[in-house]
Amino acid sequence: MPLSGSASDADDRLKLDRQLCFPLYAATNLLQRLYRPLLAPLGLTYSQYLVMMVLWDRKSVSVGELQNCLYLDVGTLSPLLKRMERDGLVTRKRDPADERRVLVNLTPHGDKLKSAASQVPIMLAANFNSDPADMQQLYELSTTLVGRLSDAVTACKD
Amino acid sequence: MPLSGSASDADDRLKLDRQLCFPLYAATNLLQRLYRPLLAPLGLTYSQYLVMMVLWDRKSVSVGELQNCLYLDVGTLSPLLKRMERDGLVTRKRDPADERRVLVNLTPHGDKLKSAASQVPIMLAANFNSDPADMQQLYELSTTLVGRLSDAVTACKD
DNA sequence: GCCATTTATATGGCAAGCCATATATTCGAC
DNA sequence: GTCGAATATATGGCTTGCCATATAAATGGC
Repeated sequence: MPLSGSASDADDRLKLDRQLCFPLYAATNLLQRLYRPLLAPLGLTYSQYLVMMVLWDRKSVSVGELQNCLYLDVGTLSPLLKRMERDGLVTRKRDPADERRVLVNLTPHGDKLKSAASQVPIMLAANFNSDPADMQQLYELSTTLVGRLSDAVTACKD
Repeated sequence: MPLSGSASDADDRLKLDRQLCFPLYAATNLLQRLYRPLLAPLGLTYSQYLVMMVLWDRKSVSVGELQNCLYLDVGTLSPLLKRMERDGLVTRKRDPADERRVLVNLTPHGDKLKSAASQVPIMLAANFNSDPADMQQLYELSTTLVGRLSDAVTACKD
Protein backbone atom coordinates (compact mmCIF):
# COMPACT_ATOMS: atom_id res chain seq x y z
CA MET A 1 0.00 0.00 0.00
CA PRO A 2 1.25 3.49 -0.81
CA LEU A 3 2.09 5.64 2.16
CA SER A 4 0.40 8.82 1.06
CA GLY A 5 -2.55 8.77 -1.27
CA SER A 6 -3.68 5.73 -3.19
CA ALA A 7 -2.75 4.93 -6.76
CA SER A 8 -6.29 5.74 -7.77
CA ASP A 9 -5.95 9.22 -6.27
CA ALA A 10 -2.96 9.86 -8.48
CA ASP A 11 -4.82 8.35 -11.41
CA ASP A 12 -7.81 10.54 -10.74
CA ARG A 13 -5.83 13.72 -10.57
CA LEU A 14 -4.44 13.02 -14.03
CA LYS A 15 -7.81 12.49 -15.68
CA LEU A 16 -8.57 15.18 -18.22
CA ASP A 17 -12.09 15.50 -16.91
CA ARG A 18 -10.90 16.20 -13.38
CA GLN A 19 -8.77 19.18 -14.28
CA LEU A 20 -10.17 22.67 -14.02
CA CYS A 21 -7.51 24.10 -16.27
CA PHE A 22 -8.48 22.02 -19.24
CA PRO A 23 -11.99 23.39 -19.91
CA LEU A 24 -10.60 26.91 -19.54
CA TYR A 25 -7.90 26.09 -22.07
CA ALA A 26 -10.34 24.44 -24.46
CA ALA A 27 -12.89 27.24 -24.14
CA THR A 28 -10.23 29.84 -24.88
CA ASN A 29 -9.07 28.02 -28.01
CA LEU A 30 -12.61 27.46 -29.24
CA LEU A 31 -13.57 31.07 -28.57
CA GLN A 32 -10.65 32.33 -30.60
CA ARG A 33 -11.72 30.03 -33.41
CA LEU A 34 -15.18 31.60 -33.33
CA TYR A 35 -13.80 35.12 -33.13
CA ARG A 36 -11.46 34.69 -36.06
CA PRO A 37 -14.01 34.88 -38.90
CA LEU A 38 -15.71 37.82 -37.19
CA LEU A 39 -12.52 39.79 -36.68
CA ALA A 40 -10.77 38.93 -39.96
CA PRO A 41 -12.96 41.34 -41.99
CA LEU A 42 -11.78 44.11 -39.67
CA GLY A 43 -8.16 43.03 -40.14
CA LEU A 44 -7.83 42.10 -36.47
CA THR A 45 -6.73 39.03 -34.57
CA TYR A 46 -8.17 38.34 -31.15
CA SER A 47 -5.24 39.75 -29.22
CA GLN A 48 -5.14 42.79 -31.48
CA TYR A 49 -8.84 43.21 -30.74
CA LEU A 50 -8.02 43.23 -27.02
CA VAL A 51 -5.41 45.95 -27.53
CA MET A 52 -7.91 47.94 -29.58
CA MET A 53 -10.49 47.70 -26.81
CA VAL A 54 -8.06 49.26 -24.39
CA LEU A 55 -7.25 52.01 -26.88
CA TRP A 56 -10.87 52.73 -27.83
CA ASP A 57 -11.43 53.30 -24.14
CA ARG A 58 -8.28 55.12 -23.09
CA LYS A 59 -6.95 56.78 -26.26
CA SER A 60 -3.29 56.45 -25.29
CA VAL A 61 -1.45 53.77 -23.34
CA SER A 62 2.13 52.71 -22.77
CA VAL A 63 3.34 49.20 -23.46
CA GLY A 64 3.65 48.62 -19.73
CA GLU A 65 0.05 49.63 -19.12
CA LEU A 66 -1.05 47.17 -21.78
CA GLN A 67 0.95 44.50 -20.00
CA ASN A 68 -0.99 45.16 -16.82
CA CYS A 69 -4.35 45.34 -18.55
CA LEU A 70 -3.94 42.22 -20.65
CA TYR A 71 -1.69 40.06 -18.44
CA LEU A 72 0.67 39.53 -21.36
CA ASP A 73 4.45 39.42 -21.53
CA VAL A 74 6.37 42.30 -23.13
CA GLY A 75 7.86 39.77 -25.47
CA THR A 76 4.36 39.16 -26.74
CA LEU A 77 3.23 42.77 -26.89
CA SER A 78 6.27 44.28 -28.55
CA PRO A 79 6.02 42.38 -31.84
CA LEU A 80 2.22 42.47 -31.66
CA LEU A 81 2.22 46.27 -31.56
CA LYS A 82 4.82 46.38 -34.30
CA ARG A 83 2.50 44.40 -36.58
CA MET A 84 -0.40 46.63 -35.61
CA GLU A 85 1.65 49.67 -36.54
CA ARG A 86 2.65 48.04 -39.83
CA ASP A 87 -1.04 47.42 -40.54
CA GLY A 88 -1.99 51.03 -39.87
CA LEU A 89 -3.99 50.40 -36.72
CA VAL A 90 -1.83 52.25 -34.19
CA THR A 91 1.14 54.55 -33.89
CA ARG A 92 4.02 54.06 -31.47
CA LYS A 93 6.27 56.79 -30.22
CA ARG A 94 8.61 57.31 -27.30
CA ASP A 95 7.21 59.32 -24.41
CA PRO A 96 9.06 62.68 -24.42
CA ALA A 97 8.68 62.82 -20.63
CA ASP A 98 10.34 59.43 -20.21
CA GLU A 99 12.19 58.15 -23.21
CA ARG A 100 12.09 54.58 -21.92
CA ARG A 101 8.34 54.41 -22.38
CA VAL A 102 6.55 53.88 -25.69
CA LEU A 103 3.11 55.40 -26.11
CA VAL A 104 0.60 53.64 -28.31
CA ASN A 105 -2.16 55.62 -30.00
CA LEU A 106 -4.91 54.89 -32.47
CA THR A 107 -4.60 55.92 -36.07
CA PRO A 108 -7.73 57.46 -37.64
CA HIS A 109 -8.30 54.09 -39.31
CA GLY A 110 -8.01 52.27 -36.00
CA ASP A 111 -10.44 54.69 -34.42
CA LYS A 112 -12.92 54.20 -37.23
CA LEU A 113 -12.98 50.43 -36.67
CA LYS A 114 -14.70 50.92 -33.36
CA SER A 115 -18.23 51.11 -34.70
CA ALA A 116 -17.89 47.96 -36.79
CA ALA A 117 -16.26 46.19 -33.84
CA SER A 118 -19.18 46.99 -31.59
CA GLN A 119 -21.19 44.41 -33.51
CA VAL A 120 -18.68 41.64 -32.93
CA PRO A 121 -19.79 40.67 -29.41
CA ILE A 122 -23.36 40.43 -30.64
CA MET A 123 -22.43 38.30 -33.63
CA LEU A 124 -20.33 36.04 -31.45
CA ALA A 125 -23.11 35.49 -28.94
CA ALA A 126 -25.44 34.58 -31.80
CA ASN A 127 -23.18 31.63 -32.57
CA PHE A 128 -24.10 29.66 -29.50
CA ASN A 129 -26.85 29.70 -26.93
CA SER A 130 -25.87 30.22 -23.34
CA ASP A 131 -27.72 31.02 -20.18
CA PRO A 132 -26.98 34.69 -19.34
CA ALA A 133 -26.99 33.96 -15.62
CA ASP A 134 -24.46 31.17 -16.09
CA MET A 135 -22.30 33.45 -18.22
CA GLN A 136 -22.44 36.13 -15.56
CA GLN A 137 -21.38 33.58 -12.93
CA LEU A 138 -18.62 32.30 -15.16
CA TYR A 139 -17.43 35.84 -15.71
CA GLU A 140 -17.25 36.56 -11.99
CA LEU A 141 -15.55 33.31 -11.06
CA SER A 142 -12.98 33.54 -13.81
CA THR A 143 -12.26 37.18 -13.05
CA THR A 144 -11.59 36.29 -9.43
CA LEU A 145 -9.34 33.47 -10.58
CA VAL A 146 -7.38 35.81 -12.85
CA GLY A 147 -6.68 38.02 -9.85
CA ARG A 148 -5.31 35.14 -7.83
CA LEU A 149 -3.30 33.74 -10.73
CA SER A 150 -1.84 37.14 -11.46
CA ASP A 151 -0.73 37.44 -7.84
CA ALA A 152 0.75 33.94 -7.99
CA VAL A 153 2.70 34.72 -11.15
CA THR A 154 4.16 37.93 -9.78
CA ALA A 155 4.96 36.16 -6.50
CA CYS A 156 6.96 33.59 -8.46
CA LYS A 157 9.06 36.31 -10.04
CA ASP A 158 10.40 37.49 -6.67
CA MET B 1 -19.03 38.11 -25.67
CA PRO B 2 -21.45 40.55 -24.10
CA LEU B 3 -22.67 39.82 -20.63
CA SER B 4 -25.97 41.57 -21.07
CA GLY B 5 -27.44 42.55 -24.37
CA SER B 6 -30.15 44.88 -23.23
CA ALA B 7 -28.89 48.02 -21.55
CA SER B 8 -25.37 48.28 -22.98
CA ASP B 9 -24.54 50.55 -25.85
CA ALA B 10 -21.70 50.00 -28.26
CA ASP B 11 -19.18 51.58 -25.91
CA ASP B 12 -20.08 49.30 -23.06
CA ARG B 13 -19.88 46.15 -25.13
CA LEU B 14 -16.32 47.01 -26.06
CA LYS B 15 -15.10 47.48 -22.51
CA LEU B 16 -12.57 44.85 -21.54
CA ASP B 17 -14.26 44.36 -18.20
CA ARG B 18 -17.60 43.55 -19.81
CA GLN B 19 -16.30 40.69 -21.90
CA LEU B 20 -16.52 37.15 -20.62
CA CYS B 21 -13.95 35.90 -23.09
CA PHE B 22 -11.21 38.05 -21.69
CA PRO B 23 -10.90 36.57 -18.18
CA LEU B 24 -10.96 33.11 -19.72
CA TYR B 25 -8.18 34.12 -22.08
CA ALA B 26 -6.15 35.76 -19.31
CA ALA B 27 -6.67 32.84 -16.91
CA THR B 28 -5.51 30.37 -19.56
CA ASN B 29 -2.35 32.34 -20.26
CA LEU B 30 -1.56 32.80 -16.59
CA LEU B 31 -2.20 29.13 -15.85
CA GLN B 32 0.21 28.07 -18.56
CA ARG B 33 2.79 30.41 -17.07
CA LEU B 34 2.36 28.70 -13.70
CA TYR B 35 2.44 25.23 -15.22
CA ARG B 36 5.62 25.85 -17.17
CA PRO B 37 8.13 25.64 -14.30
CA LEU B 38 6.34 22.58 -12.93
CA LEU B 39 6.29 20.73 -16.24
CA ALA B 40 9.71 21.77 -17.55
CA PRO B 41 11.54 19.33 -15.22
CA LEU B 42 9.48 16.54 -16.79
CA GLY B 43 10.35 17.77 -20.26
CA LEU B 44 6.73 18.60 -21.00
CA THR B 45 4.85 21.65 -22.21
CA TYR B 46 1.25 22.17 -21.16
CA SER B 47 -0.26 20.82 -24.35
CA GLN B 48 2.10 17.86 -24.29
CA TYR B 49 0.95 17.26 -20.72
CA LEU B 50 -2.63 17.14 -21.98
CA VAL B 51 -1.72 14.58 -24.62
CA MET B 52 0.10 12.54 -21.97
CA MET B 53 -2.97 12.56 -19.73
CA VAL B 54 -5.02 11.04 -22.50
CA LEU B 55 -2.35 8.41 -23.09
CA TRP B 56 -1.82 7.55 -19.44
CA ASP B 57 -5.52 6.84 -19.34
CA ARG B 58 -6.11 5.15 -22.67
CA LYS B 59 -2.75 3.63 -23.68
CA SER B 60 -3.30 4.10 -27.41
CA VAL B 61 -5.11 6.79 -29.36
CA SER B 62 -5.28 7.98 -32.92
CA VAL B 63 -4.58 11.57 -33.90
CA GLY B 64 -8.26 12.04 -34.66
CA GLU B 65 -9.27 10.85 -31.20
CA LEU B 66 -6.85 13.34 -29.69
CA GLN B 67 -8.49 16.03 -31.78
CA ASN B 68 -11.84 15.19 -30.26
CA CYS B 69 -10.53 14.92 -26.71
CA LEU B 70 -8.51 18.13 -26.75
CA TYR B 71 -10.52 20.28 -29.16
CA LEU B 72 -7.38 21.02 -31.14
CA ASP B 73 -6.75 21.32 -34.86
CA VAL B 74 -4.84 18.58 -36.69
CA GLY B 75 -2.44 21.26 -37.79
CA THR B 76 -1.61 21.75 -34.13
CA LEU B 77 -1.46 18.10 -33.14
CA SER B 78 0.61 16.79 -36.03
CA PRO B 79 3.76 18.79 -35.30
CA LEU B 80 3.13 18.52 -31.55
CA LEU B 81 3.19 14.73 -31.71
CA LYS B 82 6.22 14.83 -33.95
CA ARG B 83 8.13 16.79 -31.30
CA MET B 84 6.91 14.39 -28.63
CA GLU B 85 8.20 11.47 -30.68
CA ARG B 86 11.52 13.24 -31.23
CA ASP B 87 11.77 13.73 -27.44
CA GLY B 88 11.12 10.06 -26.72
CA LEU B 89 7.72 10.50 -25.10
CA VAL B 90 5.55 8.67 -27.62
CA THR B 91 5.69 6.48 -30.69
CA ARG B 92 3.62 7.03 -33.83
CA LYS B 93 2.75 4.37 -36.34
CA ARG B 94 0.15 3.84 -39.03
CA ASP B 95 -2.79 1.68 -38.06
CA PRO B 96 -2.46 -1.59 -40.02
CA ALA B 97 -6.24 -1.86 -40.12
CA ASP B 98 -6.59 1.58 -41.69
CA GLU B 99 -3.44 3.04 -43.11
CA ARG B 100 -4.84 6.56 -43.02
CA ARG B 101 -4.86 6.55 -39.25
CA VAL B 102 -1.82 7.12 -37.04
CA LEU B 103 -1.76 5.47 -33.63
CA VAL B 104 0.06 7.19 -30.80
CA ASN B 105 1.48 5.13 -27.92
CA LEU B 106 3.58 5.83 -24.87
CA THR B 107 7.24 4.93 -24.77
CA PRO B 108 8.46 3.31 -21.54
CA HIS B 109 9.92 6.69 -20.63
CA GLY B 110 6.60 8.41 -21.26
CA ASP B 111 4.84 5.85 -19.14
CA LYS B 112 7.31 6.32 -16.30
CA LEU B 113 6.61 10.07 -16.18
CA LYS B 114 3.12 9.40 -14.88
CA SER B 115 4.04 9.11 -11.22
CA ALA B 116 6.03 12.35 -11.20
CA ALA B 117 3.24 14.09 -13.11
CA SER B 118 0.68 13.08 -10.52
CA GLN B 119 2.24 15.64 -8.18
CA VAL B 120 1.86 18.49 -10.65
CA PRO B 121 -1.81 19.31 -9.95
CA ILE B 122 -1.02 19.44 -6.24
CA MET B 123 1.99 21.70 -6.72
CA LEU B 124 0.00 23.96 -9.00
CA ALA B 125 -2.84 24.33 -6.52
CA ALA B 126 -0.31 25.24 -3.84
CA ASN B 127 0.63 28.29 -5.88
CA PHE B 128 -2.61 30.14 -5.29
CA ASN B 129 -5.44 29.93 -2.84
CA SER B 130 -8.87 29.33 -4.25
CA ASP B 131 -12.18 28.32 -2.79
CA PRO B 132 -12.76 24.67 -3.77
CA ALA B 133 -16.49 25.26 -4.16
CA ASP B 134 -15.83 28.17 -6.54
CA MET B 135 -13.38 26.07 -8.50
CA GLN B 136 -15.93 23.28 -8.78
CA GLN B 137 -18.51 25.77 -10.04
CA LEU B 138 -16.04 27.24 -12.47
CA TYR B 139 -15.21 23.77 -13.71
CA GLU B 140 -18.85 22.93 -14.35
CA LEU B 141 -19.72 26.20 -16.02
CA SER B 142 -16.67 26.18 -18.26
CA THR B 143 -17.22 22.55 -19.20
CA THR B 144 -20.76 23.35 -20.26
CA LEU B 145 -19.47 26.29 -22.26
CA VAL B 146 -16.90 24.11 -24.02
CA GLY B 147 -19.70 21.82 -25.14
CA ARG B 148 -21.65 24.70 -26.64
CA LEU B 149 -18.60 26.25 -28.25
CA SER B 150 -17.57 22.95 -29.73
CA ASP B 151 -21.02 22.57 -31.26
CA ALA B 152 -20.84 26.11 -32.60
CA VAL B 153 -17.44 25.53 -34.18
CA THR B 154 -18.52 22.34 -35.92
CA ALA B 155 -21.74 24.04 -37.03
CA CYS B 156 -19.64 26.77 -38.67
CA LYS B 157 -17.73 24.19 -40.68
CA ASP B 158 -20.85 22.96 -42.47
C1' DG C 1 28.15 65.04 -11.19
C1' DC C 2 29.22 59.67 -11.34
C1' DC C 3 28.26 54.92 -11.20
C1' DA C 4 25.43 50.97 -9.88
C1' DT C 5 20.71 49.75 -9.89
C1' DT C 6 16.32 49.73 -11.40
C1' DT C 7 12.82 50.36 -15.03
C1' DA C 8 10.86 50.09 -19.88
C1' DT C 9 11.06 48.14 -24.11
C1' DA C 10 13.14 45.15 -27.82
C1' DT C 11 15.02 40.83 -29.84
C1' DG C 12 15.85 35.84 -30.70
C1' DG C 13 14.56 31.21 -30.15
C1' DC C 14 11.20 27.93 -29.49
C1' DA C 15 6.46 25.74 -29.02
C1' DA C 16 1.63 26.36 -29.92
C1' DG C 17 -2.47 27.26 -32.63
C1' DC C 18 -5.09 28.15 -36.71
C1' DC C 19 -6.27 28.00 -41.71
C1' DA C 20 -5.64 26.57 -46.45
C1' DT C 21 -3.89 23.29 -49.04
C1' DA C 22 -1.85 18.73 -50.25
C1' DT C 23 -1.45 13.66 -50.07
C1' DA C 24 -2.76 9.10 -49.14
C1' DT C 25 -6.12 5.72 -47.98
C1' DT C 26 -10.78 4.00 -47.77
C1' DC C 27 -15.57 3.92 -49.11
C1' DG C 28 -19.53 3.96 -52.36
C1' DA C 29 -22.05 4.20 -56.52
C1' DC C 30 -22.21 2.11 -60.57
C1' DG D 1 -13.41 -3.56 -60.49
C1' DT D 2 -13.24 1.75 -61.34
C1' DC D 3 -13.60 6.36 -60.45
C1' DG D 4 -15.07 10.07 -57.69
C1' DA D 5 -16.18 11.43 -52.88
C1' DA D 6 -15.13 11.23 -48.20
C1' DT D 7 -11.77 10.52 -44.41
C1' DA D 8 -7.21 10.90 -41.87
C1' DT D 9 -3.10 13.01 -41.48
C1' DA D 10 0.74 16.23 -42.98
C1' DT D 11 2.77 20.67 -44.44
C1' DG D 12 3.50 25.75 -45.01
C1' DG D 13 2.63 30.32 -43.63
C1' DC D 14 1.19 33.30 -40.33
C1' DT D 15 0.31 35.15 -35.42
C1' DT D 16 0.66 34.34 -30.54
C1' DG D 17 2.99 33.53 -26.23
C1' DC D 18 6.75 32.70 -23.24
C1' DC D 19 11.54 33.01 -21.46
C1' DA D 20 16.27 34.66 -21.49
C1' DT D 21 18.91 38.10 -22.77
C1' DA D 22 20.12 42.79 -24.46
C1' DT D 23 19.83 47.82 -24.71
C1' DA D 24 18.57 52.33 -23.39
C1' DA D 25 16.87 55.65 -20.18
C1' DA D 26 15.92 57.21 -15.49
C1' DT D 27 16.94 56.95 -10.49
C1' DG D 28 19.53 56.95 -6.13
C1' DG D 29 23.55 56.98 -3.14
C1' DC D 30 27.67 59.13 -2.50
